[in-house]
Amino acid sequence: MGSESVMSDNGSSESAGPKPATSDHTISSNERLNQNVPSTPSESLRGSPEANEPMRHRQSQKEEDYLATSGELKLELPDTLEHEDFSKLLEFSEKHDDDLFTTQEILRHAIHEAGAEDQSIENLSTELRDTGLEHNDEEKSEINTSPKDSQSSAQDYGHENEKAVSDIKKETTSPRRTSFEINQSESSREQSSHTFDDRIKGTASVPLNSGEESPKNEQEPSATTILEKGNLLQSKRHDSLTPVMFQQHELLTAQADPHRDSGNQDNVMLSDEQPTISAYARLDFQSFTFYVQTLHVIIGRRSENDFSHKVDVNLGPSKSISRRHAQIFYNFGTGRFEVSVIGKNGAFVDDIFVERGNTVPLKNKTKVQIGQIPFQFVLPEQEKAEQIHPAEQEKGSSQLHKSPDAQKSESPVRVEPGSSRSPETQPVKQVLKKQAPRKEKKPTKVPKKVYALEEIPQEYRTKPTLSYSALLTTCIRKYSSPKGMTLSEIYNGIRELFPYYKYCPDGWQSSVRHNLSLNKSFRKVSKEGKGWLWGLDEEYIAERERQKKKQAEAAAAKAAAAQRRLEQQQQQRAKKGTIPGTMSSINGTSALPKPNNGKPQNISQTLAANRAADKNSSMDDHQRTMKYLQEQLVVLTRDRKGLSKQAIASILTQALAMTINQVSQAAKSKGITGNPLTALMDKNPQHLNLILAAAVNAATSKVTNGKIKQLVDMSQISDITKHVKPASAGRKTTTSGPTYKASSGNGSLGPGSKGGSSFDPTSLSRFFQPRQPSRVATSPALEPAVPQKRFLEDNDEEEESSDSDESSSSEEENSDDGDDSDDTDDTDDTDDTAENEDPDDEPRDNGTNGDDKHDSQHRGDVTDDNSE
DNA sequence: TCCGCATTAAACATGC
DNA sequence: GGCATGTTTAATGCGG
Repeated sequence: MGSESVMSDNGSSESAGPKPATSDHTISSNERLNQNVPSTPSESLRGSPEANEPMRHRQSQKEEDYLATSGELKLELPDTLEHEDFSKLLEFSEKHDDDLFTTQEILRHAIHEAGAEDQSIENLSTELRDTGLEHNDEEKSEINTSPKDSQSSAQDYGHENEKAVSDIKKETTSPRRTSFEINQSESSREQSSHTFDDRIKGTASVPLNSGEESPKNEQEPSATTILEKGNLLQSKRHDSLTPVMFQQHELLTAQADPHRDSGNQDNVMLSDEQPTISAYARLDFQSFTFYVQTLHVIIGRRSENDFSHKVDVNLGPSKSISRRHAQIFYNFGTGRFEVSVIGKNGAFVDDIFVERGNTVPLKNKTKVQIGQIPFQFVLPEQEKAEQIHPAEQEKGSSQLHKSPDAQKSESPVRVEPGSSRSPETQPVKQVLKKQAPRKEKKPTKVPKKVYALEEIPQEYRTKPTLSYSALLTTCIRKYSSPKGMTLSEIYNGIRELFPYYKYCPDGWQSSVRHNLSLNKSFRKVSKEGKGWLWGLDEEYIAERERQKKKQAEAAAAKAAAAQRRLEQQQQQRAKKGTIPGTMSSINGTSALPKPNNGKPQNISQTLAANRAADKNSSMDDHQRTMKYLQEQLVVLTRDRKGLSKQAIASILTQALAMTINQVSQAAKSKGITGNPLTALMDKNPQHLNLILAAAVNAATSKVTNGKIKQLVDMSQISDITKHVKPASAGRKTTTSGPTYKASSGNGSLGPGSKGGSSFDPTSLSRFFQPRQPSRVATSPALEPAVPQKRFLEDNDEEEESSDSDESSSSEEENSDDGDDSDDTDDTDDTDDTAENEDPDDEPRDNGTNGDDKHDSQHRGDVTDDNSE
């Protein structure tokens, strides 16, 4: 049966529309509902193999409801029914109801139903024969009987109406008698097929089971019959209920034709391109093939737009065919497929007429003719073994064997190729047991599901801006035990931290491995199995951090020197009122490492210094922002609702990652570079708080599997956010205490707008002006100077871009901070350390977790510095 | 333009 | 043999 993955991954499966596929694992009943493949006898008995079609679905639902309410069918089937379960089911059936699946029961019920129906029809038609409304009345009568759709007749005989059943038994102890009576009652009715009339006489005494050992009759229907049927089918091709859809060569286009697709709701479409077809048997018609994918198939007539009854195989509108003319079903008692003739005109089985009400076994290649339409019942394994019709094998049977997936199907159709065992005498469960070893033999990996864009939550559609090393560092910091993490654990950790990787195509794992191997930040801790347990090389990271710190310090010093120089220049300008450039070239050289001739150098140096200063301040911003986020998170999650430390840690981490991702992406989508988080925090901390809160709730819902949807009461955000001032409040922004009211007016994110579990990232855009300098907050030491410099020296695109790099590093720090929040005690600690961000403070270790990106960034700084 | 880094992909080896 | 894991190499793009 097709798993979700298979169905979506397999292009051919998708293109072929609703049809069964196979995989190595069972699927839920819901999935099966959509995939047409019977997994259980009862389910198979329930209806036809169609799926993904509203009507069929409704019908199935109706049947399920009926079965559920009937109280008789008490088999509680698991969602996935393994072979053992199947066997148990059979045992159950045999044990408690010996006759549950006997031919006679089915037959009696069918006859009873058909008899009642026809009786009703007869009565009505007798009354209205002259009015010409017989057809309509028939429809009415069928509509009336539709609640007890005959398609579920196999279950129906277990229906609560036992009295009716016993009555049936009394009345139909002899099928022939019943049949006879019915025929008698109908004898007055006009027979639409004289051919049948003729043959009835000659075959009335034929033993019902004579066909069981009858020689195969390869007689083909007459050319005229074929032609007629072909024309019929052809003419009905675009009708809603024609069997033409089973033509394999048309299957590829079937789905592309909505009209046709919707019209063939009772038919299964299968194609040559389809890798596997799960079916119990096949009905080879002249111009199409029907795959018997359920254990009960209704064959009959259905006129256009007549949806009043269900027909699995529609034989066209010919009145010589009853609406439910025959049913093919698997008889668990005899262990074979049988055909029960319900239609008043009977049918030919291997050229022997079978009266209505009779049931005959179906062997491989048993020929059946209903009305003018012949078909052949084909058991795939038989066909395969006998190698009689290679063409047919190619068409159908081979498909049943050629894919390894097919071997894993729960369908009992697949028998070892070449098996001499006759399915007619082979219990289904034996068949099932037989295929079990194959399943173990060739387990195929289910390819990863490829998600459509719309399947991916909005927030997980974009790749995190973190580098792989940052990703790995974060992941390992968060999830690793002292022993380290296995590769798969790292994969899972990354997926957990950044759900983008749940949805994106594979390939990133290779990069992860590459990073683990190449990046010295990671080391093998210990060996486990065939792989290693990976951990962080904290020494290396710390060393790198120290270097970065040094570089940052050096850059800051340079920036400070440059700033001093600038100030001096300005002072001198102010004093002397002379041309700045001239004076600077003369006087402003003290702070320059390489005093040189001229203004260009000065400007260049100033730029470099500014960059360095900006970097420094940017790092400071990141720390500040992260600190603020930490604080907010701690406050927001004060009420932990009984969640474990671990859960809270997970929530905090995820919420942090979500927030960073969302804000970054929102800014990115608007073409904003720089550090949007800091900008948002400085500009509108209330909004940031709301984003955080929403993220916390989303993460909570995710971590708790929906048990707790809201950890944070969005309506209380204003109160909560008052507890923690933005780290920037004392520095630059003049925000006087974030309140919800303030934020609600600013953004689309309101407490009620998104239910606290999601938010609209686009609402963030208003906080980011395109190309707006992102350094809203700068290092206090440089605070008065840097912005001035920026404006003085025009907009430096390089600065912008370098800042955008910083945003990624900030996210890493973010994640690391989130990691800190792993331990709630730590989070409390962060409360203590949240305040007073001294701009001159060196970056904390925990805020400067090393990664290559940092390296590169700082390396860039170094090169800048060196270039000076 | 060059260089270095990050990313990605591929080939290959190894072990389960 | 299939698969996961790990290593190595190369190509490519980007930013400094």
